[in-house]
This record gives sequence, C-alpha cells and structure tokens, in this order.
Amino acid sequence: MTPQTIKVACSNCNLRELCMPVGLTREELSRIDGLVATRRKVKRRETLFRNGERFTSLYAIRTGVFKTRVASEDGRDQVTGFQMAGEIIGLDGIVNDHHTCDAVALEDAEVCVMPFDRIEALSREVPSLQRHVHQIMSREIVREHGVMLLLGSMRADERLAAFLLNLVERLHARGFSKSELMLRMTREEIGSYLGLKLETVSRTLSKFVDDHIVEVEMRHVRIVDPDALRRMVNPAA
Amino acid sequence: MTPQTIKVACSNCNLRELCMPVGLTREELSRIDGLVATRRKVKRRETLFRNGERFTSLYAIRTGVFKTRVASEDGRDQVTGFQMAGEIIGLDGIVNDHHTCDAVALEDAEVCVMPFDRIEALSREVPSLQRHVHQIMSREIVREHGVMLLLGSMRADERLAAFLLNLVERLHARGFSKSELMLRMTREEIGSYLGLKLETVSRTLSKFVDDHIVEVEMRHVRIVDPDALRRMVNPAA
DNA sequence: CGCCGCATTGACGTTCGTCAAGTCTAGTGG
DNA sequence: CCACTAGACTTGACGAACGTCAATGCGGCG
Repeated sequence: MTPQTIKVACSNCNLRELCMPVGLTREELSRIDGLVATRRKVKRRETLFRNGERFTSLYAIRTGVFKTRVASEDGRDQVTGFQMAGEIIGLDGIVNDHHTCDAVALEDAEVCVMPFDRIEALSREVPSLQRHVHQIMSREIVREHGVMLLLGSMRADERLAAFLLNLVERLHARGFSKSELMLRMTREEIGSYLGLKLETVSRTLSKFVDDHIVEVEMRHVRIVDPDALRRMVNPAA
Repeated sequence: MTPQTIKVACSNCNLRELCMPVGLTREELSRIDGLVATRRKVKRRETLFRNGERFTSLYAIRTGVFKTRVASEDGRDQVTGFQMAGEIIGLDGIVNDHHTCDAVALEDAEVCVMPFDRIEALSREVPSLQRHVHQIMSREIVREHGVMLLLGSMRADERLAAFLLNLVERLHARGFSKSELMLRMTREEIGSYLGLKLETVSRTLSKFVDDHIVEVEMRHVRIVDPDALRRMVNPAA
C-alpha cells in the first residue's frame, strides 16, 4: 500500500464519522475505499463546478467552506447553502447530467472526488451505502424545507438568529466552539442566503450586539446569549 | 392475472410517461411491476402522511393534487410544494425514518404506495430504476433551489407570475390547457407557498386582471398574456 | 334559505430596501 | 515598512413594498 492510496482511503479518513462512511461496518468501509477517485484542491473564490458544466461526480468536502448559488438569466442570484467538512455537494447535477448551480470556495479547500457511476455501482453491492446515499439526498431536501420556512415566514432578526445557531451547531459537531465562530462569508453572501440586503444583515447584527446577544468583530462572532437567539427562532420554546 | 394485479401494474398505467417508469425499457418495466404494494385513496383535506409518522413508503400520485407543508413548533407553517399526477412524494422521510412534513390532499386523490425497502431492493437489480430514483431526488433538490431563488429575491408580482407559469406548464404536460387552469388551493395556501399574505396574493391577482394579463373567476384562471408573465419572472429574456 | 369559508378591497403601519456617506481592514506595491 | 487602494462593513435618512386590521361581498353546501 503506497502512502498515496492510504491518503485517499475513506477507512483512514479523520472525517469518517461525519462523511460518506457514517454507519458502515468495518468491512463495508473497506469496500467503499474505491469511491474516491482523487482529491482536488480549490482555491478561495474559485469554483468546484459551475452551472451548465457536465455532471460526473459528487464531492465530499475535506477542508474549507463552500457556498452554492443559483442564478436566473437576469442578474438575480441566490446563495442556496454553505457547506463544510464532511458534507456532500453536487447532488443538483444528477437529474439532468449537468450542474444547475455554482459551488464556490470561500477559503482554500480540498474535496474528495467521487465519480457518480462508481457510487451507483457500489450502491448496488453495498446496501448500507445505497441507504446512505438516499439519506444524504433526503437530508438535503429536508434542509431546504427549513430554508423555505425561514425565507417564507421569518423576519430579518429571526432569519439571522436561525442562521447563526445553525452554523455554530454544525461547527460544534466538527469540534469547534459552541459559542464562537469565524464567518467565512461576507455580509452580502449571508444576505443572499437569507433573502436580505447586506445592510439589513449588518443592522440586525448591530442590534444583536446592542442587546448583548452576540459580540461581533468583523467576521468573528461570539454568541453570548444563545437562548435569546433560540427564542427568536421559536418563540414557543 | 387477476383484474386486481393488472390494476396496480406500472406497465399498464396511463401515467407511465410521467411517473416512476419513465425511460425504462419494456423488460425493465415489467420487472418493476412489483413496486406498488397497493393503492390508497385520500379524501380532500385528509393527510397522506404527517410530520412525525414513521416513514415506510414513497407515494406516486395517480389522481388529485396535494400540498406538502412544514411547521415550526410555534404556529408558523410553510407550504413547500404542490404535487400532482405522476409526481412522487414522501422523500423527506428517508433520512430519519420519519416524515418531517405533512402531505394534505387538496381534492379527493389516489396514490400508489411503494414500500421503500422494495424500491431499494429493486434498485439494486435494475440500474435504470436506481438511476431514476436518484433523478427524482435530485429533481426535487433543484426544484427547491428555484423556490429559494423565488422567495429570496423576487417581488410579489414576480413570485405569482412564476407560480402561475409553473402550474400551467405542469398541467399542460398532463394534457390540460396551456392557458387555463383551475386552482386547487386557496389564496392563503398560495401565499404560504410564495411567502406572501393572502391579501397580497389577492391584490396582485387583481392587478394582473387590471393589466389584462389574466382573467380570474375565483379558482378559475385564464392566462391571456403569458409573455407578460414571463417578462416579470425574467426581465432579461 | 341561510350560513360559513373564501375572496376582495381599503386605510394604515411596519419592515426592509435604497441611496449615500463614511470607516475599517487586508492586501499590494513602492 | 508604510502608504495606498479596493473591498467589506456600518450607519443614517428616506421611501416602497408588503403586512395588518377591518369591512364587505360572494358562492357553495347543508
């Protein structure tokens, strides 16, 4: 076994508790080591894939944070999500064999490239991988339901509260602080995701600071009163 | 072959050009005839499944229109989609073995019940079915991206225009008119889907009538100037 | 025939977007 | 190393779009 093959093996990956191999037995895990064809580095501001490009692979994020965005032919665009280590992107490309959104690295990043025909072939042989692929897609559908609820029925402060709680929770699952986070995206990108203008994001953040709910120094956010944020998202609880 | 088995066979279904069997060969089609365990009738206002219920099956709509909705613990709820003949619902339940939204019939309806373990088993044996299941899920993800774009960046009139065009296009694919449609949902349900209040939906519809873009008689809508609607959704084109 | 849910319309208020000015920061090149 | 610059962020004043509240009309169902 060369160092190279060790390097791209899921069975050795420190993200295996979060990523593709979750819930697989040791034996299944070794069977899916062939999933990752290669790794790919993506520099800050560069795209992993773009709207219109041919779909070939799903990507598991190893390091870095991405945004995905869709655009209508006129200038309008919408950030559809922010993705971090262990999350899978590219699912949009399956239906028409071409991607329908852009994936842009918000910082230097690295992904595992998983050719989709390999995923499908292995899924036929490893039922728990098949189930896992279905779960990943279903999870994305459910996540988007939540975003629709947010965009369709929440005020600016509620949206931002939900956003911050979601980010810090996902970071915490990756071993980072429960209360402190470094934003990898601009106010404008946050606004695009939340259906707000950047000025509204900025003003709302400032209001949170005034209310001693968070402390903000540019991209660095410390959540002082998480319960206040939770009450905004869900007044009942 | 009893009449009963004929009745639930995909290979005999008049929706096979729209539904699960799309793109399958005759031989593959006969292999998936076992997919549908049974049919189920759902009366107007009744639910096919509810948030929290155990997930067992996907459902292919044979007749009728459904809405799906998510709710937060406080009263807020959001219609996440309207589904009609040939479309598949229940995908939200895969990830956690429980449904996370409600599916409500907007008129008396009938669905084909497809137990998910059967779908997975057959998918392993029939690659084109496997591919098709993946496409259905990916299509739902892409659809939701479009809704996010709508909710995040469009004005009320643009949202309503996009909604009407989308509905009439899907109805046309099912053999109905290109320009006339019967709404199966209330103004409030449309508003919930579009992130608007029912009064705004009503006012915006009235404005379309004043501008000779549509004719409206309660639930009955006739699209007089589809290009005007298209220009609202996409000013560039 | 009467009732109730659905829809329309108007008056008014709130929230958020727009426009503009000014500050801060990080990165670049002298 | 520092000055410069472009991009990112903040803040204020104002206006537009949409929500809220309320009155009224309409139509289908029992």
